[in-house]
Amino acid sequence: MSKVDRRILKTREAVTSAFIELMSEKKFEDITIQNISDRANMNRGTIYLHYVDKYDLLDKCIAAQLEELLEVCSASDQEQGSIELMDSFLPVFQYFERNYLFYSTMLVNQGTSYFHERFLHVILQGLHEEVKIDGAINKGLNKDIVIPFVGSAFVGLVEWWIKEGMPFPPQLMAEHVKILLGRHLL
Amino acid sequence: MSKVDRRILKTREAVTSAFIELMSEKKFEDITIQNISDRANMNRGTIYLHYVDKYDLLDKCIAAQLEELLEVCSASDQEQGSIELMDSFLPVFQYFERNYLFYSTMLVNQGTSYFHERFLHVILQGLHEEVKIDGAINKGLNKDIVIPFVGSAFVGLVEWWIKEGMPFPPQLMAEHVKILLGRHLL
DNA sequence: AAATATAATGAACAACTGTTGATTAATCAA
DNA sequence: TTGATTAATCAACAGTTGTTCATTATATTT
Repeated sequence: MSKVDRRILKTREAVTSAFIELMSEKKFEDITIQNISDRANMNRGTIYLHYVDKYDLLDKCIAAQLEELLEVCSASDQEQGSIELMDSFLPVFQYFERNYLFYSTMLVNQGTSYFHERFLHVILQGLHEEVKIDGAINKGLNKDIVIPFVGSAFVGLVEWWIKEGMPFPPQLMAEHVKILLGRHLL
Repeated sequence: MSKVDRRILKTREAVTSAFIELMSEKKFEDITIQNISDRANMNRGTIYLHYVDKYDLLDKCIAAQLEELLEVCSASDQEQGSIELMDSFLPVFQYFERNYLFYSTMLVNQGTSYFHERFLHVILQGLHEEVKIDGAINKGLNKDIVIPFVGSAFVGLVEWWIKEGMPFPPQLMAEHVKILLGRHLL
């Protein structure tokens, strides 16, 4: 695990912040690599040294931000001795509320699909340990079918909430999710 | 409501079939308008007379196909005197099974997001009449929160099913959806 | 069948893309 | 501090994009 060259960090920082700036000024489809390199004061070709294209840049921006979410979750897991899944939703909604500016600007047009894929993947992994088929609720059902159903529900609700401008407070959202998801777990 | 010029229909037919052909041969991101116009034997500029760009073309292809789904649903609704929502899922899965080739080729990369948005919109509209708050199940819950939760669950499950190559028969899928959705309706 | 309307063509345009190879400059390790 | 490493720059490239305008071809209407 060797140290990363400072120039690389500096370049990526400049690119992403220039990109996020531009995202708040115009539509994603209208942003060009040219624009970004101009704003970041660097050669256009340099961006291609780090990102395949602007879609890759968008994807990596969202992925990097979502890693923060994972840290938030694992931190709140450690606080409570045993993992109480149903109570861990409030921190998630609070996290998105704190980072509203970022996600609301990134979740437009193409942005949605990259967020969706990344976020859903994280949720589906977590659900594999939570969905029980031998319990009373899901007896006779196929776990492979229940998981994408439940996972998509949660991810879709969060997407809706962000896109609508967070019309309800995190507490209310968390309470609803606790009830709605509770109908499929245990 | 005047008749549509035959040239328009001919052009759109040629463009979309050339596009669908190319989609089965290479990745969406590698397909150019040039490619499509070459394959369709027409001037490149002609395509821009009908579509904004290749994303718009992809979107319109999926939207046109999804209209067929709506016809299928409304047809099965008319058969049964009263609309029995819970039994109308089988035709949906059967429809996607019939059109597997189309959807599996279109639901790659960018395709997912256009399918997702269109399909979700249709489902959400339908759910407004089905989700009851005054019933026993959802008492005290907010309808605006329940609907995107339930709708995303269904859409996400269908997406998963198509992308995984339809690993289960429509019957099994419909039965599961009947149970899983039933936990939130009535 | 002729007149009218309009869709498709072809050519040209500036701008952006993604890639290359040679050069310069910054960073790291000894 | 020096030398080796490697990131960033610069210029050039062919190819694509989206747009335009005059021209040609094809439908529709009367």
